[in-house]
Amino acid sequence: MSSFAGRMKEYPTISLDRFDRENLHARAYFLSHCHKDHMKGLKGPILRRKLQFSRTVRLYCSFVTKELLLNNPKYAFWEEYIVALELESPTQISLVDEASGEKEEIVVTLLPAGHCPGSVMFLFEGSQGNVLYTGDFRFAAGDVSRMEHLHSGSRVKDIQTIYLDSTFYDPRFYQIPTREFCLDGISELVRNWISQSAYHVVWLNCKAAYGYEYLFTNLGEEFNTQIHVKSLEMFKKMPEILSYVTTDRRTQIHACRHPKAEEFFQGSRLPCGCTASDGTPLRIISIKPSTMWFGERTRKTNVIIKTGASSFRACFSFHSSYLELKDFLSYLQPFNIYPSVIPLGRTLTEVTQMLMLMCRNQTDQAATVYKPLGALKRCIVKQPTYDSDSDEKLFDGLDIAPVRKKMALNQEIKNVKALQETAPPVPVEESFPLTVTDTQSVSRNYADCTESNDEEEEEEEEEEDKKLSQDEVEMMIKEAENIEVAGSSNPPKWEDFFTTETLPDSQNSLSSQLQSCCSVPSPSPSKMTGSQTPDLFSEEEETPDNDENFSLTLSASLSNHSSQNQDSYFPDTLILHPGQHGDSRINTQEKESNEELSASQASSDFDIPCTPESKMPHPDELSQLYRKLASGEEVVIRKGSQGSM
DNA sequence: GCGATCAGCT
DNA sequence: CACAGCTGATCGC
Repeated sequence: MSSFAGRMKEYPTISLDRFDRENLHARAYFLSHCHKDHMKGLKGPILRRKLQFSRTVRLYCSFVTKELLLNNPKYAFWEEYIVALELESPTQISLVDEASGEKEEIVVTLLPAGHCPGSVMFLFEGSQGNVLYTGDFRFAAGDVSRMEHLHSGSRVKDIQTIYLDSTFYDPRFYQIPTREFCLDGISELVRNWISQSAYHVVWLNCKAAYGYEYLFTNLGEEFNTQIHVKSLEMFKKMPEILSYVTTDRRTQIHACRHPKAEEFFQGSRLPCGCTASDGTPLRIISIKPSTMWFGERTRKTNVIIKTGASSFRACFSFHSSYLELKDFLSYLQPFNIYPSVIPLGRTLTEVTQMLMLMCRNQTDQAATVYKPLGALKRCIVKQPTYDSDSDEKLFDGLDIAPVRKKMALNQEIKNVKALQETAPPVPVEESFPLTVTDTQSVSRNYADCTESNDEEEEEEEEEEDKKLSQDEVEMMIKEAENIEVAGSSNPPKWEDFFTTETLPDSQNSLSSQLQSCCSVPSPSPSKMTGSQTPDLFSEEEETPDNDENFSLTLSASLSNHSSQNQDSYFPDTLILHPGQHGDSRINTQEKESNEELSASQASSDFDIPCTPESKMPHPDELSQLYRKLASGEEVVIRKGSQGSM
């Protein structure tokens, strides 16, 4: 969940994804996507009244976000104040102070973020430099290199600061299987179930949030059917989604919801109550999309996990993995990175420290790595980039300083490491007191802001950061080592985590052809299988290395409590084999490659446009890049595809 | 009665 | 497997 407080240090007169408290005074608003945790205050009466008296304040978002927002009556009053912007179309906006008439010009460009329908990043270009606010996003490795508006000619634009969706910026979330790969696993499971009879139905146990439409459209396309959902209203102007969803319950794939859906399912009922017309009981499996990650050292192999006799979890992520974020950041090399999310179990300090490694002047900092500890501490205090006067309260109750400002902490950790841990790690609270006493000027500018609340929150956060114990610092060191290990030897690759399956049929050759032309973005999720194919399915209790055979024997012993589950719907001998549906996949691929994609781009936002002069980085190049970044070397980019240091 | 916040649940 | 949001209890205005 985003804890971004709404304003960016560089352009403090605009607010993004937060609409309460000090954001009430913004000259312009931006909404990256239509998820509630990015809409706080958006229906507040104070803001509503302000709009009625304003002639210039507007809310900027994508067309799809506008449509989804206005579909909810609680936000309908925004209609006359929303300005929908085309994707990838730089737009100049005048930021006017209505009291003084003072004006600032800024150029904003919306970039598709791949998080949910309508989701965008905002690229701001103005007097304070280029700033990228990512909102929530999922980019695959290499996607960033195909974003035309992050380039100027053949060079990467100079990005001052990135406000980053850091949901999975943690080595625990090292890898998450690609969208296409997860979709393949889900398709496989669905196919094997619904092909058994017309009474075999699938319930996609999706949460009440936008973002699963990608799953619906792809399954709808693949099985030439529609997915049952509660309402079509919000998609009424989005034909490419609308054509794959229905309110007609007579379909084999459901994504309907009900407060007691889980109970219903245990009683062999769908959330919508649908039954077969002839009275034959439906045979239901549930598939719950969940984020599964593959840690650096954990060897997992499956994107489908069986959690009960007829229950499955399927890998599905709206956010970039650690590795994908590193790819993104190492390509753009901003000077500053602010995390907008602190992963569960992490502290701000930890995340900040890890993000430091990805900042552009990391190489300059590396020069002092081997200085003695004492001298280093003085360096910290005199960090030229540490500007305590300019601190702002960018996050709820958090004093988020620029990542660059805290690089010295990283130096200390490296230093400790260099001393081979003979000296005890420097306690963080000594070298970096995360005090907030000089950071409240912004809040105090506004009467609406409740200072007491702020201080309470800040104290809590301060307390949290002070809890960073010696043990935790050591843990951070180990993680820093992990990063360097990954760079100095061979970084783990996708294939390392998954079994390579050699298939006898034509599927393999098609796959390798698809992979060989991966420098061109696929018009829609490509159906890559074959040599990259891992086990798509597993039972929860499987042994880690139980991946030698794609066949699956499902034991009835897994049956649990429910009456439905006592009757295991998967026979023991059911074989799930990717080769059995090769033909249908080939057809799908051919059909998709011939389709125009402009329509689907409008609301799916999962297609990254092609930049003619860029190409997808080769894994070897990435590997080299990571190695250099980790060792603090200057990164020289080949063929002018990236800006200079 | 409304909104904010939190625990609990998925 | 940890995202996003609902429900219900509680509190304050």
